[in-house]
Amino acid sequence: MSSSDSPLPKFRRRAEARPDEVLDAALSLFMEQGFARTSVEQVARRAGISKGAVYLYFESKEAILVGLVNRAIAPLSEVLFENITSFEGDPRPALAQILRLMGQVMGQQRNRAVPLIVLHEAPAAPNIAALFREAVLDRSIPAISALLAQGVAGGYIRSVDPEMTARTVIGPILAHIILFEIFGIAKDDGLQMDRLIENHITILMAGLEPQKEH
Amino acid sequence: MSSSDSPLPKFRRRAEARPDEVLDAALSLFMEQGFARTSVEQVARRAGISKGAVYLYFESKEAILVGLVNRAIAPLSEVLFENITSFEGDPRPALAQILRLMGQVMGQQRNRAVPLIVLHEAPAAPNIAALFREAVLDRSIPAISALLAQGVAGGYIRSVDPEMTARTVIGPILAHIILFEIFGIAKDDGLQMDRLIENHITILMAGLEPQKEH
DNA sequence: TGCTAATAACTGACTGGTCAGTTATTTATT
DNA sequence: AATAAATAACTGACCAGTCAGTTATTAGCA
Repeated sequence: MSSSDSPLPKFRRRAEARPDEVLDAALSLFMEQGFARTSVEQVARRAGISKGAVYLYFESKEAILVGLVNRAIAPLSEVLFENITSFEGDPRPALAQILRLMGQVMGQQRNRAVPLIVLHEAPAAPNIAALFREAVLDRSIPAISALLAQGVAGGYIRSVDPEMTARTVIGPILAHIILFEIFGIAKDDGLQMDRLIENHITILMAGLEPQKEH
Repeated sequence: MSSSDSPLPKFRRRAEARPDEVLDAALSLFMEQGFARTSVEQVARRAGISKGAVYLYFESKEAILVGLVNRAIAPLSEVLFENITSFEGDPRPALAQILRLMGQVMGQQRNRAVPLIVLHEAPAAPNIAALFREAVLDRSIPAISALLAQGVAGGYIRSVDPEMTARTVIGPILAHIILFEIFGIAKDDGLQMDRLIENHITILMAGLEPQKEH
């Protein structure tokens, strides 16, 4: 370890990349150990700075988590939800498309990480839970409910309860991820998200088939 | 506050009910604040004893949680699972029955409490997660899969993937509870477990209908 | 081009508080 | 008196957040 010829600058002035570097370090540590068991000191070390510097960019430890949630939510543009709510016609192809998209997105571990951390931290940090709920759940679930309600009204699908059916649509994905990530079920076989999605779509399409007139 | 004439004995010797009293106190506190945010001192106070006394009955704080899980699991006798795996015929009525039973059980807040605490504590305490997985998940989910596989083999239901379909069967219940308990969705309307279960059964029964020969 | 403020980036020791688990002591029971 | 049960004070470790001081970088000036 020669210390004399270190070519790396000790500081990097105008470090606008720092907050993102802190978030990267925090995400990897939170994924490994969870939020509560990770200290700010650890985050700082992994980001290559001191603990004090973290507090130059984030007000508190919780603010780091808020930053992570916001960064993860950003790409989920309004476009997706807006398009769904204005949909007309048989909702089943749209549902299948949404499910395949969800499968693709949640098939990536990095996309599962933040929701899982939020899930764990929600009871201890209600404002984090509220943030996630308002930004993700309160937009996506009503959109699916509306899509289903429109399908029922138009007679395209069986006369189901739209709100509860939204749970039947998304529930299996949530369950699959939790069983895999939290309880380690089928860890050897991998997540097999595609296998789940296609099977689920098969059952759902048939289950929503409009009833014969009796 | 006269302290001289207290007729209550300060100690209650030979308290064989103590472990259960500690578990009761711990459960109510864990439900209110979560495991991590509850101190052993608080558990002791609510149980009406001192902190030191808790350690006469439980080796560690985690041992209290293990005790809670075991106490919650005990009533889930083998009978349920054994009966399912040996079932022959159309699995759909059996599935509906299982779902209605799950709905009844998980409709009670006290039955949701321990699983939710485990869900929250699983990442920090892998042995708790493993205990719950082995005692509950590894017995119930394969039982449902076997029931479905038997139904497929006998031509009673559509030719689905039994393991993945098990997620479609139980996923919505899990999702509903999590959305309600952790993210507080539909808190005003109550849990409405029956409404979910009946709607889910409708879709599931139709979705598993055997395909027409083509 | 050098030299000298000025300032932005950063450090690490420190504080105050919490809490799991231990132990010396006290109290009740037989 | 002997013993079991329970207490309360204590220990050691951890950690979020603070702050006085240090170092790198830039700007102004000669």
